This record gives sequence, C-alpha cells and structure tokens, in this order.
Amino acid sequence: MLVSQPRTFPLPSIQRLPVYLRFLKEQRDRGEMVVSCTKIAEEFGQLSVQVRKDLSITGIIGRPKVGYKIGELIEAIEDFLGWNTKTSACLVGSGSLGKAILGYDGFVEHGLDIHCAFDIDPKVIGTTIHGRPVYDIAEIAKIGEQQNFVIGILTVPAAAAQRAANALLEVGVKAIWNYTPSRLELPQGIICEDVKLSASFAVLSSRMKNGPLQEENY
Amino acid sequence: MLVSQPRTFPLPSIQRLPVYLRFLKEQRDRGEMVVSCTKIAEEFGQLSVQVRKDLSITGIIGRPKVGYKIGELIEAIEDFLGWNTKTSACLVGSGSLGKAILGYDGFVEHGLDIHCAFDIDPKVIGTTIHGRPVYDIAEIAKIGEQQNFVIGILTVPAAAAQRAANALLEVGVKAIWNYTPSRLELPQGIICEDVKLSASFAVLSSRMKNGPLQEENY
DNA sequence: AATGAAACGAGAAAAAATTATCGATAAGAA
DNA sequence: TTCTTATCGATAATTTTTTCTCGTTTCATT
Repeated sequence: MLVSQPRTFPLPSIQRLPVYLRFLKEQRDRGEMVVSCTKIAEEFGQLSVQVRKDLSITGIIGRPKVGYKIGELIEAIEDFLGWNTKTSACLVGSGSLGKAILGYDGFVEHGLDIHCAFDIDPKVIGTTIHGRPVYDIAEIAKIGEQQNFVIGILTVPAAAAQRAANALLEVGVKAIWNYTPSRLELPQGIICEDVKLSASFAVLSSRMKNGPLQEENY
Repeated sequence: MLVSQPRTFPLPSIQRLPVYLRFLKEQRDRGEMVVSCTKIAEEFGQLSVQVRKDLSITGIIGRPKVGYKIGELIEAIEDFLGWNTKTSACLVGSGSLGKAILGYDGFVEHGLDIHCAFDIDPKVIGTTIHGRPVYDIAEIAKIGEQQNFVIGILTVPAAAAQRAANALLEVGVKAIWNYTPSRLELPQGIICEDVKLSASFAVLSSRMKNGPLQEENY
C-alpha cells in the first residue's frame, strides 16, 4: 500500500538538519560507519524520537538495533536540502558583512557557489575578496547574462536593500538570502529568506531579562 | 481579581518583536503618534491577532479604536528585551565575521556595548577595528577584571570555539552569543544563543528544492 | 444622545510541533 | 536456537503556537 509523503515539512525539523549534518560528518571523519538517533540525541541533549522524526523527512530508512549508515544519512540530508549540487550565486554589498560571508568557506559545503560580488564603491570595484571579483553594480545585468545566478545574497545597508533586490530580480535570481533588516517587496514565486540577527539577540536578551523560557532546540 | 503573568513567553513572539520594533521606530520618525495591530499586521502580511498577542507579552495596553501610543510601545518592547539599558560585551575572534559585527551599528540600538575585541593574531593585536581596540586573548583575564563583560560574542573559527568560550567563562560572562557552528559545553546557568546561519540557508534551500512549506513568519 | 465602525483583550478552536507509547525487527548473548 | 536488548517506524497523546470568535471600549458621525 502506497503512503504519500506530506507535501510540506516541519520548519523546525529543516532547521535542525544542518546541525545533525555537521555532527555526522565529524563522526564519519572519525571512521564511524553507523549512527543511531539515540547517539545524536545524546550529543544535543534532545529526545531520540525527535531526531528520528527530523531525519525521516529526508526519506532515509534505518535498521533496528543498529541505526543509520552514516554515509547514506549524510547523502539523504544533503539531497533533501539540495546541498550536493552547486547553486550559483552572487553577493550584493561587499561591506564588512559581505566580506565575512565571502570569507566563510562553510557555505561551499552547502553547494553555494558565490561567483562574484557587486558594489557601488569605486574603491572596492575591480578588487577581489577571498578570490572573488568585485564588480560595479551597474554591470550586474551584463554579467548576469553570462553567469546564471540562482541565488542573490543581500548584504547592503538597509537603505539600499530594495534597490539591490530589484537589481537581483532583473538578472533572474530565484531566491534572495537577505542579511539586511529590511522587508523586501518581491513578486510572487521569488523565495526570500531573512537572516534575523536581531531575533537571535532578542532571545538572548529576553533570557537574561526574563529568565529562561523553554529548553533550547538544536 | 489578580491574573498572574505566564512565567514563560512564546519564543516565536520574542523573535518577532525586533521586526516590529524596527517598523515602529520608522513610523515614529515619520511623526506618527499611534499605531494599531491592524497596521503592523498589514505591513508584514500577518494577522492582527498574532501581532496583538505578540505585543501583549510586553505588558503594553492599547486603546480600542485607536491602537497603541508608538512611544509607549517602543519603550515596552525595549524594556521587555532589556534593550534600553547598556550591556557591556566583548568579542572574541576578530576575523571577517568579527569585523562585520563590530562594524554593524544596529546592535548599539539594542543596548549592546562592545568594548573591545580579543584575538590571537599578532598582526591585529594592538590595532583598532571600528573604534574598538583589539587585545591579545592572553590578556582577557586582566582586562575582564577592569571591564565587567556580561556578554561574550564568539566569532572564532569552529576549532577554537570551546577554548574561547572557556576564556569568556573565566571573566564571568553571563551569556554567550555564539556565531560558530560548534556546540559549546557550558555550566548550568550560562545563557547561550547560537546564530545558525546554516539553518537559515537550509530553509532557503529546502524551499527551492521541495517547494514552499508554510507562510513566512516575521 | 444614539449609532456605527475600528480595534482591543480574552478565551475558544484549530493547527503544528513535540513527546510518549508500542509493536516489529535485527544483533548479540545464553 | 531462544532470549534479551537496542533501535526503528508508526501512531497516539500532549504541548505549544496560531487562528478564530466574541464581547467591550472608544472615537466619529448623525
């Protein structure tokens, strides 16, 4: 009897997958061949049922008494997230935050391939940051024609966010990873994910001010 | 009849407060005196009831048909989060991510007062980044005695995360804002908030790969 | 004044996520 | 081979969060 997969997956589960993934790679590199939900849960102070539910969204199946083959599990997670295929991206705004993202090589592991950066500052245009050329934002249309950017990373000052987003839409990006605190107006169908550093700090602050809320979720 | 406040507040509500706060300050600076949940909800494509519930955790009370006085509301949110009093902090790891955080002045609005940075690299020790001195991490105990750091911001490479966290504990920080992907072992009572950039990217990736999940929450 | 509309607060209902439970299966020990 | 135990997958219960509903308050209009 066929059981259809749910069309939609729990957001918290998706958010926890990268944490597991990192741990799994650590274990693999130590020579481990299998891993159980119990072990993962122990590592993160969680319940094993939750880990099992989280992993199940990737379609992986394990063996009772043993667990999952680490290699398979890593592949299942990466496949679910689309992290085992390269996605071409560009970054707009090569200020300090932009530089930080270009400098962080962890995203390469997630298939993110940032070809280049764009900026308006003549002082940085023409230079390279961590091996990536910085172009004039005015040239984004021309360069976007040759290189097909799928994701645009937004690291401009808040005031320039919408303008930069529009430029990204022009070159046909499917998704915007928005590091600015601005709300973007985007057409239907464009995926936008906001990085809310202030939300993270709010949780920290609130815990200091109002005491612990609930247990931390990884 | 007295009704006791819930000891614990919904995490999602807390995470949405900074988004509202930003909007409220924009409105205030435009000269608006009052704002309703309906208006806020419209701005973010949410339901007004949710906004109202979120705001209610701060203890604010509004007036029917009118809404909330913007000034009062801003104060209530900032007070709830403890953002209207300065909290002294230091940053460990003045690499590109550390520089980005030192350079972002939005956190000043949240009461975060980053006095200085620490590093191990002799090339940056002794310099200043965005007006903050960079000290040798070996001196953290000495400097921590004079300046009482409450929050430690961790922006070192993953491999150095635990060591740096230990150094922060030595100087008595109450909370750690962890930008590294490492799980930290910390004593009971120390507050730790992890910034999970990979989780954010996982949501983006998953939406591209598996289609939209549910509506975006601000 | 009386009426109507907008918005609040509180509580109920619905949806989503977490946690608990249970039968099945595989590995290892007796 | 049989028994015990660890772990899986599935389903049920619980908890948390979101959404709905409704009565009340306030302002604006008649």
